[in-house]
Amino acid sequence: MKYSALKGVHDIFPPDVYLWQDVEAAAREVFSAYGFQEFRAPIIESTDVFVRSIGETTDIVEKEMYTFTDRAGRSITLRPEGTAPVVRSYVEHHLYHLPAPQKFFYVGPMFRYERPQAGRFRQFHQIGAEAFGIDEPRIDAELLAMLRVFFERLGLEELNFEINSIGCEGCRPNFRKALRDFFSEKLDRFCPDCRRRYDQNPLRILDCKVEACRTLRDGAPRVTRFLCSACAEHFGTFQSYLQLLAIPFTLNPEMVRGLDYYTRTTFEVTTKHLGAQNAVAAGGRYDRLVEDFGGPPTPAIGFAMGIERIVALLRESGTTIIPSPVVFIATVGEYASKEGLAIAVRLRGRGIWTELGYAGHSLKSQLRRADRLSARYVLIVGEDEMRSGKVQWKRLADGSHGEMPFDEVDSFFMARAEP
RNA sequence: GUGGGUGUAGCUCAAUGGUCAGAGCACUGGACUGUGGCUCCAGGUGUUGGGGGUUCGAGUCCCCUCACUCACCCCA
Repeated sequence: MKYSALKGVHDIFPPDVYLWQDVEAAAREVFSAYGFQEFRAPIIESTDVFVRSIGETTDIVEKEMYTFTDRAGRSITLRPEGTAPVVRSYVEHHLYHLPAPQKFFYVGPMFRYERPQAGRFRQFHQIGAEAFGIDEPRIDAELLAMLRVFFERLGLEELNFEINSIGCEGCRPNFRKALRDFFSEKLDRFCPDCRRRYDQNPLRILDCKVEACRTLRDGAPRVTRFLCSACAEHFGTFQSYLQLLAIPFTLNPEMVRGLDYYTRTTFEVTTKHLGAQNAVAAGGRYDRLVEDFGGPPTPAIGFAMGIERIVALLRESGTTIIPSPVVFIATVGEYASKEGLAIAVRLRGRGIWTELGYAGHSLKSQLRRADRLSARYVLIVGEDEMRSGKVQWKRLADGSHGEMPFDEVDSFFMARAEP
């Protein structure tokens, strides 16, 4: 084979593509009801947009970005995530002048140069949502409510909502210091990665999956105890809203996000059904980011979902979506097959999905194909019908059948196009 | 970047180092001259991922390589 898709990227075609469409349609429906409007940002940005927001020492920036130099010598990066471009655009177009809150959602591909595995690809697709201008924790709860409705609409169950607060610029240094103090004396027993994390970002040690590190961090300080009073109150109110809305959640004080711009509320939607990559959606507050991009102080919160992972869950739950034609026209003889083509083009012009049998194949094989396609009706146009001026129709589900004059075909199916 | 697993027909998979590499699904035709699903019969398709080696003989054993895949790492 001469050509194949690049490592970590995938072609998407039926029947999977129908699951994709369903996921995207569910997001548009549900998010619209919550007042989120679609936002289409470019797929390429200045490399700086990502380096400064995601964080210079994060894995994404250090070793996962698709970065290249364009013909004018600029450093360009294919977006590895969706929030930074939206924030860049929000600031660039002064959208903060519009009445708050501004709520946006986006759908599209992201790119990270990683070793592919289950649920992890080099080109993957996210649906994200961002809400600007609201500090109140009510919006945090609304986002989770929206996520819950979205997953219900798709029929997905057994999802866990995990929440945490990682505090603000004010209270996080205290926590970081407390962590270092706690880990310092037994640092040599941690894995090499954790020893590196100790210097760079000790919060990440909490997220290590190595068993030894898990036990070593028993009794480690909890971030929630180091929140300043404002952050603590914010987090408490957030939880009370979740209770009010009857959204079940679990507190996960060890949940640490991989992007540096997060503040206060963070959350993840996880599943047990996806192997190692168990997060289907994740997000949090980034109250400083708009300012970092040169805008006015603007609190904000958002999340992103992985479409591939959601589709994988749908597939695993046995969900299949296979659309089928309304009409299948089987013809016998050359004269009739021309008439069949004319009827098909007319019905299609009215928006009715119509398939044609292969001219020259036996009637039996044409009907068999109609059955395989799960066509709702078959029209039979043969030499007898051409003589009598009437076509036969048959409904495959129950075998009922009849005949009608040629000129009644359109109205017959217009009346029956909906299931 | 590091480890493990797997590569055989369009798809899912068989084949102790030994004849011409086989099944099921799918596709077409027929049994049933123009009426689907069920059943039966018939029809053809392979650089066994690629390259090298061992052997009288390799899909099978060894080496290299490529691809896919799972996990670590990281994350959606």
